[in-house]
Amino acid sequence: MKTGTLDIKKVKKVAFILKAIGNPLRIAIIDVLRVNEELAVSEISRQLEAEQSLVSHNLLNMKLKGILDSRREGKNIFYRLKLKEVLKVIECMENCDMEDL
Amino acid sequence: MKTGTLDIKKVKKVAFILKAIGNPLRIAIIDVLRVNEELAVSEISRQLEAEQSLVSHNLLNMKLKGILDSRREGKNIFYRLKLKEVLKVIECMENCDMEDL
DNA sequence: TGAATATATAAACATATATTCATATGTTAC
DNA sequence: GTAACATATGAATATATGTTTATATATTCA
Repeated sequence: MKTGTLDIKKVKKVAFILKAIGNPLRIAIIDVLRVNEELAVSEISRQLEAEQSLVSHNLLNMKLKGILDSRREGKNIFYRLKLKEVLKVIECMENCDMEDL
Repeated sequence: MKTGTLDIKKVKKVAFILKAIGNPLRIAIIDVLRVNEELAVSEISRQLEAEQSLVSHNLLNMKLKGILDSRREGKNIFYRLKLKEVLKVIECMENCDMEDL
């Protein structure tokens, strides 16, 4: 594959990130971390009413990709947004009118 | 699943669109359509050095989702960006420093 | 009509992703 | 030490996605 104005590395990087956050639960996680700065897994799980394990999988997934960061404090592990740009991305998309499929 | 500040519909919509464009070839397609306004399938295929069929699949995919639009002119079918917001999304992501995986 | 061109479609396949469940690990308090 | 809690991990599974190949459809032009 060739590319146009963006070089191939940038194309891949952009695709990588968008794919990484392109999932309802992960968008919701990012959204609660927009408001709360830092949250424990159990707290995210509780707020989103999603299984602990599922939340954990997705948190680790995004951490691995550099989107989130975490630190332990006692029994809890607190996650926070690392790649703040994803907030802008979500804001960009919030108000566009799509024919709902 | 519950959600935070965004309602569940918006969360799903945002995820839907980001997932839809989160692929290197599709980012590259959007990128050439940023510069060219309107392009035939064969021209996109040629510029990106990607198989006609693969390009066609991805164009139709994005058209179905409301991201692109197309019109026929003789033997050619010209595609164009419909959901311009995706350009902003890509721009948002262009310059963030990710630890490359 | 038939040849040439452009695009779409469908089948087949490999690979990736989302989700659940059960279990392991790490931490605190007793 | 053990109990209780928080989180991670791994297996298993269903489903979705990306890609190729071959073929069908539409259009133009001779």
